[in-house]
Order: sequence, then C-alpha cells, then structure tokens
Amino acid sequence: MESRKIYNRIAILRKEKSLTRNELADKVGVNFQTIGYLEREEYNPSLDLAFRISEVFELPVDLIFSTEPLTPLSQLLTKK
Amino acid sequence: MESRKIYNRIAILRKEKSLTRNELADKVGVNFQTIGYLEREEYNPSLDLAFRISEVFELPVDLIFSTEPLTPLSQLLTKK
DNA sequence: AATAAATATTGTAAATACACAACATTTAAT
DNA sequence: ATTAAATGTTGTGTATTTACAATATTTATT
Repeated sequence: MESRKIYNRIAILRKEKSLTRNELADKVGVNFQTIGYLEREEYNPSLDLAFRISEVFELPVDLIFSTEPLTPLSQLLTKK
Repeated sequence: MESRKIYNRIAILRKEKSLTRNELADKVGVNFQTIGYLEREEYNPSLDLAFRISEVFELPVDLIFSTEPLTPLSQLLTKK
C-alpha cells in the first residue's frame, strides 16, 4: 500500500515522565530498541503498539501520533 | 511482541454511509479484500491504514478502533 | 578527563499486514 | 427462482514491524 510516515511525540512524552527508553519499553512491553526506532520515526508502530503507548501515557492515539509533522504539545494549549 | 487483537467499527460506519467494501476501499486506497479482512477482524490495520480510515470517516482513531470489544455507537450517545 | 549510562547503528530472523487471484457462498433485486 | 452484486475463503507473494545481538557514539556524572 505504500505506507505514509507517521509522526509521534513519544520522545517528549517519555522525557516529561523522566523515563529511559528501557523503562518505557518495560511499561509498554517491547524491546528498548523498538522505542528507539519509534522515536527516530524509522518505522511506524503497529496499531496495537500505538494503543499500548497511548495507554501508558493515558492519552488518545490521535494526540500522540499524527500524519502531519508535530508541533510541540505546549503550543496546543495556547489560546491562539 | 504477541500483538493483541484490535476491534473496530468499520462495517457499521461503512453501512451508515451505504458504501460497499469496494467503494470504501477506493476512498481509503486499499484493495477491497483488505477492507474485508479488517471488518472480520482477521488482522489489525497498520497505524497508517487506521489513520486513513479515520480520515475517511472523519472520526478519531480511538472512536473507530479499540482494544476492547465494541458496543454499538448508538449506545455511546445515551445518557446512561 | 574517565567512567558509566543512554542512545544510535547495523545486521539477521520471525511474525504480521497487505495485495492480488480464484472460487464459493450469501444477499438483494428483479 | 434467476441473476447480479456483495461478501467470504483459501492461497501465494512481498513489505513492514518487531526482537534481539553486537558494537559505536553520545551524554551525564563524578
């Protein structure tokens, strides 16, 4: 199908919680190197993995992942 | 990682719009048989495909897909 | 500056997603 | 009841996701 690249906020969200990739990987249930691949956006997560990450961060999938390059989360909070 | 099964509302949403699988497949940009696989939940879509479907239906990913078996959408609209 | 911890890179292998084809079955329309 | 359209089933092939290992590089800590 020629899959589009999906952008994500994993690295920022992980740092907000002061987690290492290893720690996040444990919570999510994947290899720590998989977190690396995702943060570098070298490949897209499966839908299940996206959901696992969304559960760990307690945020909807659409807030963490996007088909468009991501602006900093803080920017989303400003009035306009 | 042992991927969990993801449930979805594709069939209902498609029927609400009176689309055939072929028509939905065209909009989404996949083979019509892929829509079949997804509706039967025989495999999970990639994250990109989930986003494409979410774009076609103009609904967030989390409303269409879930790690839990899905209740009818109508039920979501009732007070309680 | 030396060390340790974290992250990046490269490579191999397995599982899953997706395309596509051919045929069977079900559903809808006349 | 026929026919046509839609959906299901089975199978093969390719691409992508993930695991894991080994080593290199970067960043933090002392």
